[in-house]
Amino acid sequence: MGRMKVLNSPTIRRMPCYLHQLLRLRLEGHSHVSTTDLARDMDIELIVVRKDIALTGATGRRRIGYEINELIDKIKDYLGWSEMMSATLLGVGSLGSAILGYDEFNLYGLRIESVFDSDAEKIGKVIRSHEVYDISSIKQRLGYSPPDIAIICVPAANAQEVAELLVEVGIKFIWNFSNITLKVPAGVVVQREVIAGGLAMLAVKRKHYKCGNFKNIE
Amino acid sequence: MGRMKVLNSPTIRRMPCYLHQLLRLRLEGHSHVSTTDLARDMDIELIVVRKDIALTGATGRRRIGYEINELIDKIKDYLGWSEMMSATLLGVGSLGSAILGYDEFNLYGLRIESVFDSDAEKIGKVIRSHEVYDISSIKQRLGYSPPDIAIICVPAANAQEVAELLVEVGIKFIWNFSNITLKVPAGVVVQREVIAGGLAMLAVKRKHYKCGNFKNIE
DNA sequence: AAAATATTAATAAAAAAATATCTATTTGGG
DNA sequence: CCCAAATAGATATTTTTTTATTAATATTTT
Repeated sequence: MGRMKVLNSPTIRRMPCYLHQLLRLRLEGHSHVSTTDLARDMDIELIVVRKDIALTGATGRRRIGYEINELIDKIKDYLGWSEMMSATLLGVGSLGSAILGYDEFNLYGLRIESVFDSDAEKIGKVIRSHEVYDISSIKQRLGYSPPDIAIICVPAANAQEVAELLVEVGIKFIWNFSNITLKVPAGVVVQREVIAGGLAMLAVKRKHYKCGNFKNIE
Repeated sequence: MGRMKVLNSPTIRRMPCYLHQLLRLRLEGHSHVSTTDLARDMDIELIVVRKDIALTGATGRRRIGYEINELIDKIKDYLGWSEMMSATLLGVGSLGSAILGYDEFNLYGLRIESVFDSDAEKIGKVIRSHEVYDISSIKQRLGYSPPDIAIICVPAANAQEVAELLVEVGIKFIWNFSNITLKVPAGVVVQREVIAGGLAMLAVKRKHYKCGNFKNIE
């Protein structure tokens, strides 16, 4: 058995894709799915799918595949999405409100419970059924029992000060969409989302394509 | 010399971060930077920074570091961002308009030249200084000379049909923000952006944190 | 001018992830 | 009931990515 492997980044990042596909299959009335089908439908190598699913601890039946409901539960367990995570959102610009409007987060165990901004134009308004609070009231509003995670969607120029407020409030997990490296004390975990990363991948693939080097594409 | 390593995904995804930091340093008036400083400021392991930068072909001076301008150019070359990429955006919902409003893409060599949607409410309107065209006019508008890449921000239910339109128009590179696996012919490259992937990472780290297993966090 | 130091750069090792191979077993069809 | 096909599951190999070590060298300090 050996030491169980627990944190495999590429696998973890693929998990939401499996989850999404499984939810869709369930909605379509399927009860079971084989890794063969998943691999084909999702355009992921069969062996990768097998390995990923094995990590969740789900067991399948030969010639039948995996029970979709069980697999969904196993993946959610693996990701820690079985129980709800509470969240606060900082900054309701265009990206912030896009995230606020992303219904699927509910399926992923994320519940955005409060929304803050510093723009007087926005404070007090209701955006996507969330009242926007003044960022300066954050300590008073969240200090007594901070949410599980915070989502930073403020402009780069304000992100560090917002992060410091969050630390003061007692938040330990920050999902950072701003384009800077946040300085936080030890014990606070920041997950930085670099949207441009995907563009970089696409651009490099395109560059190689243009150079006639197909070998390394995809 | 051996075969030059060309496509290293994690490195490519880190490149925009370096670029961002370098642009900031330049704006602050710096002319040189050492990997030591970059590593500290960006919270990336020193050796990772060194390896990444070595891949771009930039050369630095001992005790001085790298010339920022040269390093920026080298990174842009490496990513194929030296010359502009033209793009079309499909779907101006909240995510689509967030992307449309993301000024920094200009720095990354991306120019969104046209915007399409199928919602009659949006067609003809001007969103972030882009007129929204009817998706059904895409072939007529782009067919004669398709842009370099397409950015799909339509709901999952419409993503596949939009992708098929894009293929017809002759687009070869698709940046897919919809949450499904697109089926495209060989020769068309799809880069799928899974926003929930970052949430998955954060959730898993949190799960381990709660279990007192700090070893695998960051 | 010599010594100390910060830094690049090259090489080597380890760890992580992807890929390949093989085996065993269940199921459906004959 | 037996056979063949499909597929889970285990093991092994290769590739990729990260981390460590060492050497060289330009700059600063003494």
